[in-house]
Amino acid sequence: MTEKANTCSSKEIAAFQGLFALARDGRHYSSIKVQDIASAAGVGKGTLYEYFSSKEEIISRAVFYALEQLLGRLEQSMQEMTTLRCILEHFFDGLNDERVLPFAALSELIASVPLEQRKFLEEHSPSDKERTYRRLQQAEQQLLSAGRRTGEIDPALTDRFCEYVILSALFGQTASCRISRAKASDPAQRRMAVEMICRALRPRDNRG
Amino acid sequence: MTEKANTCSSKEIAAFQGLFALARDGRHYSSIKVQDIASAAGVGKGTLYEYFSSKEEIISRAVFYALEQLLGRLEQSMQEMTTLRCILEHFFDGLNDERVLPFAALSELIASVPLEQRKFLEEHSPSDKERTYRRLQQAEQQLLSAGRRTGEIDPALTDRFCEYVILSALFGQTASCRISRAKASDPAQRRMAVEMICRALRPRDNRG
Amino acid sequence: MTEKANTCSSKEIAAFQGLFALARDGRHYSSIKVQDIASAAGVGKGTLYEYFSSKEEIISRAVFYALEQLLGRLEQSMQEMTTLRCILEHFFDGLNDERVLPFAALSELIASVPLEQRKFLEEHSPSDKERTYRRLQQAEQQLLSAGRRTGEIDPALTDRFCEYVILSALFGQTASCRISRAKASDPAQRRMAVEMICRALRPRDNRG
Amino acid sequence: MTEKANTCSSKEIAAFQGLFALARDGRHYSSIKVQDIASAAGVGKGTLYEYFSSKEEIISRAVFYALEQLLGRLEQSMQEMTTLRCILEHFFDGLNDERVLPFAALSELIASVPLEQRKFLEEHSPSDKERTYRRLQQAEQQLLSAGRRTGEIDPALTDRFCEYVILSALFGQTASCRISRAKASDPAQRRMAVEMICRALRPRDNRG
DNA sequence: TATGAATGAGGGTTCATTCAT
DNA sequence: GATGAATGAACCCTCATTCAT
Repeated sequence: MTEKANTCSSKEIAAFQGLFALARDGRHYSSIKVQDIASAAGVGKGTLYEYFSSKEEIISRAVFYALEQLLGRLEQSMQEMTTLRCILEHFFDGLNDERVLPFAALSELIASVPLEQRKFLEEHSPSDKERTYRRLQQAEQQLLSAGRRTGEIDPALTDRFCEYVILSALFGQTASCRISRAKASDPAQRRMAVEMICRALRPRDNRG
Repeated sequence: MTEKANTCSSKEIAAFQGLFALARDGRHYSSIKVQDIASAAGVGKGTLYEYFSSKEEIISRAVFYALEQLLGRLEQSMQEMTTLRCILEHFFDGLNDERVLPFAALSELIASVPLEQRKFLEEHSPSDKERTYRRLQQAEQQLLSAGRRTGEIDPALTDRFCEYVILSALFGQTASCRISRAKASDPAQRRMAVEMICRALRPRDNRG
Repeated sequence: MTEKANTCSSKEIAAFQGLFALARDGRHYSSIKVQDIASAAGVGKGTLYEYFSSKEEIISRAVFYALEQLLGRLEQSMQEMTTLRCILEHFFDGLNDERVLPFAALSELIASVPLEQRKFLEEHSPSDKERTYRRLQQAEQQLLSAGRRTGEIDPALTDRFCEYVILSALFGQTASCRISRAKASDPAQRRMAVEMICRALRPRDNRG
Repeated sequence: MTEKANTCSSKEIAAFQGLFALARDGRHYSSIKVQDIASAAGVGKGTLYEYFSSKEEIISRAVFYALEQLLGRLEQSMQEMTTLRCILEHFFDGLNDERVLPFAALSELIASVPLEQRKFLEEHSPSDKERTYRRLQQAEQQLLSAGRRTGEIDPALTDRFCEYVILSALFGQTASCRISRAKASDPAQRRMAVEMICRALRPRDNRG
């Protein structure tokens, strides 16, 4: 399609995966050195600078890359499933495959990228950013439509509140893992996230 | 009073408040320098090292300090209120007073403290940590008891799930603000947090 | 007087002298590391950055500092002496004292500072630059006046040509040392410079 | 011809010319990257290493190449002209053709090559060096002979002083351009160089 | 006690050099 | 032979920490 601009060279993807692996191991942005990323990606430190202009850009691009991966996963879930709960379950189950969807890594990364940095992230490739955000909002709308169609979402709830619940579930998961020391890859964690979303959004007399 | 260990000198509190002010301004842990904390606290850089052994300790102690403040606030809310919703509303409303309860700052700080660092945080004053965690769990138990007593919490829900929901609400708030660019101090944000918790925990036929 | 702005802290002067020492040893700008300057100045590397914002600034400021020193020396020579030859001899003799007048170092430095860099040098503190340049031109005018008054300078010669001769003598000295491997501190070198200037500028029937 | 050792492959000459072009643009040695030379020469970066063992060698050989070119030019001038002034004028005029005789570039290069480097330059191909230096001295002797024969050079002057004057004129030109921001290719600059040499070397009663 | 000038270990980045294609 | 992607040593600069005042 026209999304070709989003394709990354194999070296870039190696860098992203290396970064995700580090993030998955609980390494924090501020403690990740360029040398670490290079080692994790299996390339020389200098090689990274052939593909990225700075450490900052590596992180920024990796965040967007992961987000795109996640969106792809979510869109696929929405094509195959019809109910909100099934979509979410399918989506979260897919997060198991760390190679494809390093969600914990993304969440960790986004949490760890300083605010000041995010400015750069936004300025860096505004068109990429815009495209991703649009895709994100479309997916959200589609998800809420599905939930409302099946009666899983209380019609009285605003889009904003629904969004708030979903984001809290996604990122709260990371927080929860931190406090209670559970592994983000623990299926129980993901089940709780789905459950929380469904319960919080369900109509008052929801029986399901 | 065996809690004496918890009292802090005015200089220490100045350091904490300075750090909270920085965190509230959106400054990220990794971009906060010791000089920044000293300036924000209105003391010399060297003075900080009279009270703390390292930057790491400043952050760690500040996190615990903020947590203790929050717990005090929550305990107070639970004494004055009876229903889960009222307790939460009272608690979250108190978060307005940034001087007393820099919640956004805490959330931001905890999110920004690297995992590796948290090890230090745990090893540093294990007794302090234990005491705070015990107090945290007591408060949680008390909160859930209140909710179950009033029928606001579905009896079928496990403690673990309830905790998950509350943590997601607390920390998801930060995430939500980041994504949707809302201000954490926005009352609407806090209302949504309370609403989400209540809806997610309510029994299936909950009418309130 | 009002020239107070030009005073430098002792650490700054130490840095300049360290740099001059390195330049005097024949070290070239591009091979001088910040660590070298720090070592030569007898301070820590980090200390330099308390007084200068970059290596670039160290060099720039050092060049101007040396230029000011030289100008002071020249102005003094012009007060004490009357004939062009005597002024030049007195001036060049003073260049012996490397601590006070590191001329070879200046010449070497100016030669070694890349053109691109000189842009910075000019943009950095334009007022300092302007003041120094004005002082330089005044000294030149005074020198030429002296030479013309005493008949040592051919009245037919333009200011521009006179300037060209003097600059060639000053900087050619460095070049000459490089090619013939003489030491810049060799008195014979300085005698030749004076001789060359006087001969090139003298009237056609000059007998002196 | 026993001078066969001096012939360079087309790729080598391309590298030299590329370097000269960069130097002519005012680029300084320390800011010229191997990639720049390769680009300016129109070859791949790796290709340079087929013909030179290091960046250092490229510079060294280029300096000698330019020197040889200049010497050829000077020898030709001495064959066609008889008076010192005519030789110099003819010689300097030829410097206009930047392709053949990039004098400004040479001067700039020699000035910019660090002393440490010059050691390498001397050790690198001692035989080449010796041959060039001998040729240089022969040319100098021939030039001085011409000047003395025509009475343009004061018989009292030593060879060393004459050499000093000529070198100062050559390299002072570069210095002069730097200070007064004139272009080295400006004919006025070259006229002043000839004038300075002739005036400085002329006998006391010289009328020409 | 309070300070900030001094420090140097460590990080991000550059670029000369290599080598598989 | 010609190339440029990959490399890592080495540099400039930052900033947590120390210590003389």
